[in-house]
Amino acid sequence: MRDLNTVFSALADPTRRAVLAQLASGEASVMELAASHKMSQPSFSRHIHVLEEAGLILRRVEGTRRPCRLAPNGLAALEQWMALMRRALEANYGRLDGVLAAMGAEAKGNDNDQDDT
Amino acid sequence: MRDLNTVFSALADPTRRAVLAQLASGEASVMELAASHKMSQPSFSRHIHVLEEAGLILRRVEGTRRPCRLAPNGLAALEQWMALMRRALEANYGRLDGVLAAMGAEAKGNDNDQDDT
DNA sequence: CTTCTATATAGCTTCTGTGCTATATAAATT
DNA sequence: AATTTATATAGCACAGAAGCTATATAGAAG
Repeated sequence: MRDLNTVFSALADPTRRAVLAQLASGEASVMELAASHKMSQPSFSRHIHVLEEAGLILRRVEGTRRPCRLAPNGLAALEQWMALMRRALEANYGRLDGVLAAMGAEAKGNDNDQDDT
Repeated sequence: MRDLNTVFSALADPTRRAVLAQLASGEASVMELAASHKMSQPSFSRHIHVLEEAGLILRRVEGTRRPCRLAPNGLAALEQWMALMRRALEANYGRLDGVLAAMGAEAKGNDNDQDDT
């Protein structure tokens, strides 16, 4: 759980998430992927490299092409982290119920309960 | 699903993920949270602000303190995105089986099958 | 009303990321 | 061998992140 930095920052870019989405429909070469993006080839190449470094995609060498596909376990660290957070959230909820019950009508100032989806 | 940028970049920082982990054990004020981090108060304050902006934490006003807690739906967008990716990955696997079968022994050059966990 | 405590804002510096153009490499094609 | 195609690397410019110190604000406490 040490490359969460890399994974999260890789995913923090819309171009890169778009590439992952494209790869969801299967393997594609860099040029094929780049076609949908209004960006220079070198810049795009960089994005691909970042995704690869983050372990989110895999590549083969096929002549002059480098077909990319989703890395099967690319999101493993992320999944693990999410699971932890989910559990924490649930625990918090459980506790919150208890706290609310215990507090009764004391209600000091804790009423800003936005839920911003 | 438009603030994924914000959420992912908020999570791309270890200090901020640590704060979320701290909040997993329940509400805490900024100073309480800051105690575990070797960083100036203003810098830390900034991190808290980023988490709030990303919708990952909620805060109350309690006198001079601003207790923070995990936002119940803070990870909703993330969960949704993950669900999509999971499905894509599964689909890819299914397809891969099919493709491999269909290709038979045609095997052009696609044999570097690293799985880098 | 002065002071202390908790937190925020301003302003600055430094580092990193992203994009671009120009160029390199390497396989495919002619 | 020369050219074209796919991709990578170098080097630069600019925008934004993250850290710091100094200062502001706003309740609490005296």
